[in-house]
Amino acid sequence: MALKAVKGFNDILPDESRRWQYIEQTARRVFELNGFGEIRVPIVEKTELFSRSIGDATDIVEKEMYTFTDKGDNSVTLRPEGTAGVMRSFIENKIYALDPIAKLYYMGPMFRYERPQKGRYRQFHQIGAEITGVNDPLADAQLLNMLTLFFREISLTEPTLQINSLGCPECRPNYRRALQQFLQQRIETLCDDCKRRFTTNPLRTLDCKIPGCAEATAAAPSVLEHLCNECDNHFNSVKRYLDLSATPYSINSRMVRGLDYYTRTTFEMVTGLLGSQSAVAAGGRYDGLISQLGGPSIPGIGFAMGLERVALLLENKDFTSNPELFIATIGSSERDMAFTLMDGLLKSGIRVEMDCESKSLKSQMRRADKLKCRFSVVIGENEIATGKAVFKRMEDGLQSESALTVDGIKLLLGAVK
RNA sequence: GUGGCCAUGGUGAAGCGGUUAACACAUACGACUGUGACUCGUACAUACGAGGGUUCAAAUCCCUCUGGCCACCCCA
Repeated sequence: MALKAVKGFNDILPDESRRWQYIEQTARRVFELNGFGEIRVPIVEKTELFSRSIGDATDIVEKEMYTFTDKGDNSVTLRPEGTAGVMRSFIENKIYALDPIAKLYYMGPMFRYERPQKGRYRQFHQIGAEITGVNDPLADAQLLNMLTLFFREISLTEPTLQINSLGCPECRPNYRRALQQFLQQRIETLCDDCKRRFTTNPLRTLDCKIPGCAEATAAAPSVLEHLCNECDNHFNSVKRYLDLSATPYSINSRMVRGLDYYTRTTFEMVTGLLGSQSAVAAGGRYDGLISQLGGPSIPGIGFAMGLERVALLLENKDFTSNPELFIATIGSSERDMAFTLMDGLLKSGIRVEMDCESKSLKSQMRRADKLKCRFSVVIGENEIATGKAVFKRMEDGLQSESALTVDGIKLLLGAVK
């Protein structure tokens, strides 16, 4: 039996790949416009980096990482997300020494051992961006504007922005306590998972989809009412900046995060078009992360988006491009001429195809049609003798004569456009 | 990790115990001698996800495995 790819690991074939390139190119353009520079970090990191940043008790670290011991007896892990590695590099290369304000973006594969589903694979790809060194809510708003601009630039209106604030280490415990008090009275109506979450991570009960839990937590206190003054001001400023730039958003006070490092502003770009994979991009502030990883006390904020999910939203868009000219030949000596001509045209940036196998004229024309070439030309004895040929516009059969030279053909292709 | 549905050629699929495994599209070549698209002809699964079993006989029934999709979970 023929070998197959590993479950959850996919091949990206040329048609799909064009879609990806479009997304990547647009991201690069929009991010560079906003002053971000690309950082390329390794795919493998020490396991400890992820357990320290993402959080020991999170699902990602507990059961989804591709962790193994290398031949030097080190525990290493295929990165399950991008921020940790970028921040490790930020600290290790002392990027902050030059300027604590760094604007970095990255793109590449991530790995999580999950049950594959549409829009969710074991090797998946993220494009992310981070801003370090700015506490001010202006940074939050700038990042959100950039994300919004990106989706506008790829002509998608579907994912919409939701924002929330999770508070800081000062005020979050208060909220946690208040929420637990609230849940205490209805703990019996909660599902088993939520009973467990009650102690481990009470905030998670808020987005449980079991009807009983949704009902029980419907009147739960909101994080936003428990923010300390600083966090409250911060969140209000973020909203004000978003209003100033007319960036559309809605507030979702029940939005929670799966990674432990988030503080204050959190956000998601959500869509209803991908079933249960509703988050297309997500992120937030992580003011404690850099120091937690042994770096200086520098704040940060960032997001990551799922390339597969964005690509899914772009599925009906066509990214194919067609050759300008197909050169068909009659005899073998004519192929020399055709080959030289093709070479010359390619060197001037014109997309040309010719037949490689000396097939019948009919097959060659069929191929020209199949490849959706804009023009075709037949080179035979007569053409060689006169140095001219008839070019046929495939769409309507219109014929025009031109010299069989690179310049002549360029002129023709330009003129008939 | 849990549950449900599914698995026939390049693609969409019919077949539900004995068939040359239908049909359509796609593909290749030709009819049309130096011109595609339309039309017509010919070719194209020893093969029904893999491995076992039941049977005189299996793509069709049973078991196991693998993969896909959907929901949960989790998350981008």
